[in-house]
Amino acid sequence: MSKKHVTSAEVAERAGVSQSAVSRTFTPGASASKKTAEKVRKAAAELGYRPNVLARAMVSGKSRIIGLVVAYLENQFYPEALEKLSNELQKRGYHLLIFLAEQTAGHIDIVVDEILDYQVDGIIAASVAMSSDLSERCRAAGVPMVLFNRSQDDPNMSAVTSDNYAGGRKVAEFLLAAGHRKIGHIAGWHGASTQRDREAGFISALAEAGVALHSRAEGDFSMEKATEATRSMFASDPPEAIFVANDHMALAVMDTLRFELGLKVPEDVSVVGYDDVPAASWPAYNLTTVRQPANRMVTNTVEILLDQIENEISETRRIAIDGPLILRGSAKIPEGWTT
Amino acid sequence: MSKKHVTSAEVAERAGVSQSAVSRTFTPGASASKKTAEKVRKAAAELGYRPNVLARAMVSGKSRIIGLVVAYLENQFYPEALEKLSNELQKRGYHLLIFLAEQTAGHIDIVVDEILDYQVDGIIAASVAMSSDLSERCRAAGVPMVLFNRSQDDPNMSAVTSDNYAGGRKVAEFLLAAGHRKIGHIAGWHGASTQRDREAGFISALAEAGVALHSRAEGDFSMEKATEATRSMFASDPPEAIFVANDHMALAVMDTLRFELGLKVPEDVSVVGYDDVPAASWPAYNLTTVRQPANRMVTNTVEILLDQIENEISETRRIAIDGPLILRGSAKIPEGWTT
DNA sequence: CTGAAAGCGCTAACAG
DNA sequence: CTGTTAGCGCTTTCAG
Repeated sequence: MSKKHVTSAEVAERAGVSQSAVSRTFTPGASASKKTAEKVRKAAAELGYRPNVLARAMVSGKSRIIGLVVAYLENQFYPEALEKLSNELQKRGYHLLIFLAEQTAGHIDIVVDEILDYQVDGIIAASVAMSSDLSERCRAAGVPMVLFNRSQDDPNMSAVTSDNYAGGRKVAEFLLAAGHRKIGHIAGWHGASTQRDREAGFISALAEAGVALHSRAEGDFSMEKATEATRSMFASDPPEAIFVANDHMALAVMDTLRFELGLKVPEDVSVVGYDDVPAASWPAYNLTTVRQPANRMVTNTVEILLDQIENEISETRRIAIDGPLILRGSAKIPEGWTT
Repeated sequence: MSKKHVTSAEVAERAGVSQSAVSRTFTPGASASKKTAEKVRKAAAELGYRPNVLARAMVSGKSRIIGLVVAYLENQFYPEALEKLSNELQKRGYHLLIFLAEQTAGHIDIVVDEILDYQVDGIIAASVAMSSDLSERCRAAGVPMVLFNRSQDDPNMSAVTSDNYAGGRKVAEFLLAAGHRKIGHIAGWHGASTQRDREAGFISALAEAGVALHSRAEGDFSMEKATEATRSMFASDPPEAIFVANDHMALAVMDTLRFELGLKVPEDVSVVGYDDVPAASWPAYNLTTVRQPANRMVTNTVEILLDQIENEISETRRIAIDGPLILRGSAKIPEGWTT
């Protein structure tokens, strides 16, 4: 039924050369005379031959597969990043094997084991908390890993994020300049480095102006929780402005403010988010936010990972890319504010 | 540096058994005595051994990798489907290798070749047009393929979609019952079967009521194009109601209507979409739409594919799952309308 | 430059 | 049930 895959041996026979000659013409760095290569390519084309990546992986130790661990795709930032990552990798001859990880501690371990089973050349962990233990296991297996949009205390783990601390500061400075003093924060999951850094930057800039956080609630990076957080924050003594730890939650916050609490944004409350997901620019929200430069984050991630894979550079690198505050209509704009 | 992967031979030695004994204890259907298995598992655990999936794939011919071809992830329906697909497959011991395909004819061919190189056990093609030629190539390679959310004229290609024709009819009946007679349609990409079926069902139900389409414009499944389509449709003699071929475009249509044209939805225009993506239920849109039952579509897709892979069932199946019209606030609700 | 030969790590007959 | 023996399809020494 299924015509078996054409092998290099069959091509060799048809081309009248050895099987190794076939291998060589399809191996980038190998030496084959123009004439031989010609014959081989011709025979290969006629037979529809293509090298078996898995067999190649077995002997070379390089599978050209990158494992991607990701927790959820609901937040629009991740599909976008996934798409860019995949494209960038595809261009370089690699492909992504997807692993969805539940945020429960034990599950991640299982997932990482499964990944390793596939002899991936590298791992990208997006939005997941990696224990040092786990990263140690990957290192032992000789599989480089880079964290995407999350960093870790572990100093020998490469990570690419936006400059969350600086971003948090920008939001505070912007809100302060607009004259707000009663400022609230709706936080994401406290275990995430992104959350901690954004909030730390935010608080520090507030503090420098002698302003303390007026109110705080946790939204856990989920829309439902963010909705509840908004309700409780506005139950009494509401703030004039809120910094929501990511856009995904900020959309829910705006909806709750407008359609449940009957408040006007930004007249009654200024709202600022973080990420600049596609929906942030949709007119219905028109959300002021800090952009995470997905393109540059992806480029850097791929570069670091492939450097480790192809050039065996083991130096760990941690990159935090600065992103601009995008002015839109969900927050009062300070007079004379530039950029 | 990188501690080489532990092999079954090493485990065998430590357990004092043959290498095949090790293989057998890790192969589901194989015969190994309780005692042997015990010893092997112990040794394996101590060494941290795990079977090499790629080596297994080479000899068994089963890689436990499913290739997923997808065009874009911007439309929220796809990340959602991807997440569910991956989860379902992961449960069954398979994993998704992602391939992003540009919609240009030539690129799909390249992508399919790349997929085949990885000796995938099966292919899921989501939202991409597959030529009969291409599907023939996969069949020749013995790799089953199922189309997700797109069907094809080719009768021996399995496909899972929602019942787009019935869905289109539902929208028409609903709009008609609300008393609308000047009804417009903003279409998606004309090459997509989903578009053709939705529109055909819509038109046919309209026709049965003696109503002709009042206006039509193409949005190509993109927000930008949908925005332009809305502008041109409302430039003169605007419709009272619009059926937009998918939610992704419908969001842009609503934004254009409200924020650019200053119209009220649904007071001035009723808008109905298709898919029921997450954003459709966000209060800012509250979009009336036909739900594509992603869960059931995924379940069916996986079942069909794994049946072909594991049970060598070659019968092609085409499934169209009925989805309900979800009543929300973007369209006038007919008096006494039920479900 | 080229062919022969040796495996990569594993499963699948095949005898015992 | 278990060990031995062949390979899966390919890259990579190693001689020539």
